[in-house]
Amino acid sequence: MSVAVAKTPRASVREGREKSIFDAARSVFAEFGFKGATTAEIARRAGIPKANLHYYFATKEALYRHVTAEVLTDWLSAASSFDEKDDPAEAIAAYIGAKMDLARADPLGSRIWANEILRGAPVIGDFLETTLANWLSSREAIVRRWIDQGKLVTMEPRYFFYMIWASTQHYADFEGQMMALNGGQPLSDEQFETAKKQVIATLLRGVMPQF
Amino acid sequence: MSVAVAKTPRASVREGREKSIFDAARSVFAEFGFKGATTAEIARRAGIPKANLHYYFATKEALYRHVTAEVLTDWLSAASSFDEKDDPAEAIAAYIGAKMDLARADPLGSRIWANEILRGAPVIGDFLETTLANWLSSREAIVRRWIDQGKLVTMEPRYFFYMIWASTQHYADFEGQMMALNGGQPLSDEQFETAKKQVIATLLRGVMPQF
DNA sequence: GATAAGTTTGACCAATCGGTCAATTCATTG
DNA sequence: CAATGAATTGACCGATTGGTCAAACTTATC
Repeated sequence: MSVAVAKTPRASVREGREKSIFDAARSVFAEFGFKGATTAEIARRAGIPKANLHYYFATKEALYRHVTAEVLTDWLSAASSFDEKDDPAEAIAAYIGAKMDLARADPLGSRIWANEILRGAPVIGDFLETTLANWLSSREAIVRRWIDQGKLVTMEPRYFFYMIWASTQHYADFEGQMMALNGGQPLSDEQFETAKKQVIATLLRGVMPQF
Repeated sequence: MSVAVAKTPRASVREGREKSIFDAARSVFAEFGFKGATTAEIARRAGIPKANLHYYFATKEALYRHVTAEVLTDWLSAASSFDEKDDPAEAIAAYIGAKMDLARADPLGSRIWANEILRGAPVIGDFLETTLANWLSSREAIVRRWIDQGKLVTMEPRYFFYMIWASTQHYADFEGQMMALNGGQPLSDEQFETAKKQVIATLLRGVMPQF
């Protein structure tokens, strides 16, 4: 098996085109949702004729499914950071940090997710009911154990996860609103770091007994 | 001036039609955003021919502006509950409670707002930059005073408000996701009350020094 | 360098889009 | 009950939608 084989011009052109279509699709789906997105606008942002887009992705829905699949993968990747620590404070802080970083690094992914939920999750519904539901159940069990051990205050773990998701994804989904409230400027790296620390501090403080 | 004058059949028919169109428009805009919404679907949900819809609202955008105006009014109405108490814990709890109740009573309004932000707030942008920015500034000043008085932990008030908005509106915008994670069932009244209490408790605990 | 395979694109299609309009129905008023 | 104005609606408009197709073009292979 060859490693890092030099791509033929053909293959790399294909790769580049698919990438540029994919990126353009992400931005359009994030902004307008599936229904509001048009293949013409995606092609325009990708800088190619519409017919060329349909050569690489047969239908708008096929393209959308590719995009959402990646979003779900990224979500799960960030979720894994919850499991890397045994201490509740560390696990929660790591998870919130990872979710904040994801919202900052890839706001479009979060917005695609949000749009999908807003229209009733016709495409990722299965994922929510199976993979996500299972993830939540098992992490609820972990949090419940911590509560029983007196390491966290009494609470319903599920609603705590909702707060984490809401508070972190807000920085992606409502970036436009934050910009409007920040003198038209996007949050600087310093502002974002402050926000991130504060979200972690407030949520930790909200559920840790020793404070 | 007559009070509660009996409406003529004509006037009340007009009122009823406008209301049913308005409600249908709310649900379609909430689900698909402005771009994804179609006047045909709005008319279908209102149970009238499309031409009749255009008799009452000349354009899709005019209808959308009517809908958003109401959303902003409701937002400000809930916001006023922050000012009714002098004690920080009471003010914050009242505000979170009001925002939770609004998300529960009118999830569509929150979703219309979310869709508007996702596409860059072309219609409510002015509101965000003026009315909302002013509201936030003045309440930041109040929170800062409480911090100086040692009634709240040191923090950046703005990011705390973002957490409140995120955590509460999440119950409207992501209702579909919560349903999928709740065995396909919407949150019961009891579940919602538990969630509401927990959001208040966690956020209060997160910023109150005495805990 | 000829042939085949992969890629690009303008032109085009039926369906749907937001919106118009004239004809009709309806309720109100003198 | 005649006349007036408000309300209703099917038919229709040009523009846009997602998608197709054949012809042209580019790269790889023998």
